Amino acid sequence: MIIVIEPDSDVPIYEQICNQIMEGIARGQIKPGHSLPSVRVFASDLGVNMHTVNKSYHLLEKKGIITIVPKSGAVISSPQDFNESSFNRLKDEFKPLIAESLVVGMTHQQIQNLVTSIIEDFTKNQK
Amino acid sequence: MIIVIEPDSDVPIYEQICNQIMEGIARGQIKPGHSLPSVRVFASDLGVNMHTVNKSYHLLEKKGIITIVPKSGAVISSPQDFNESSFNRLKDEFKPLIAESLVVGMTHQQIQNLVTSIIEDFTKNQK
DNA sequence: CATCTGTTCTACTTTTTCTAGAACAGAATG
DNA sequence: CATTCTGTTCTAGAAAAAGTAGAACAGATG
Repeated sequence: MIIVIEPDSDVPIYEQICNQIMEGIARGQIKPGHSLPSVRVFASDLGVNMHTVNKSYHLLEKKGIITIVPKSGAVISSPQDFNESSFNRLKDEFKPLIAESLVVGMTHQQIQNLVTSIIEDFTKNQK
Repeated sequence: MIIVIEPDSDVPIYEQICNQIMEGIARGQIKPGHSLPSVRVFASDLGVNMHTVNKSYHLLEKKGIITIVPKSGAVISSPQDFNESSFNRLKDEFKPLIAESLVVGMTHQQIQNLVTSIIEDFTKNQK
């Protein structure tokens, strides 16, 4: 899995790392049970600070996506069969995006098509 | 239309304003052609600084949602029949959210249902 | 035992966010 | 035409967030 950091992005580095790891899992490039690199090794690979990677890992843990074993490492969790708090958080994050889509003139169908195309992009070539 | 600012939110105030205006348009509470309050009046109503509201308005303008007439005011634009740059920006913003949804264990269908429920919430009671 | 791990701590820089006040010039209004 | 309102621009500062840096600790691992 290739992770690319854009230092000049308006998206914070720790979020970029978090997003790209989630994308890697969604694409099947990383699977539940697999371990993530240590914060030191990963930070060195990406050319960022250890604490920045650490922040990404804890964000992923908060989202319920990885489990951090203290003094050991980070492991990809199995998909939860519906965690309600995750669902509510996601709903709140989808809301402004969907409002913007509607306001910009997209129809319900066009939004659904966009969502489908993104999902299909993630799930094709599933490893 | 009622706008509520949560000062302790992790969402910046200028984004909260922007989001809630978009939601108001999506719900039909504000319509294309209508004017937004002046930055001074709005800021005073919300208890925030004029420059913060100004930043929200310029963000809305960048998104193509309002037109700012210099020295005059801000007017809700008509929905564009598909602005490609808006579409690409939205696609990039949907991506990490959908990745997270998949990783957390939602199915394609469940994601579509979530999107539909949000859209229906916006479009019901359309004024 | 030596190494690697996440954790915690302090410390500092940079950027972003938010507020504040002043001044300007065009638009709108009576 | 004069007053008021408008967004714009400028400087300025405070507060928070983001990122880097280095050190030290203790459990896990080999």
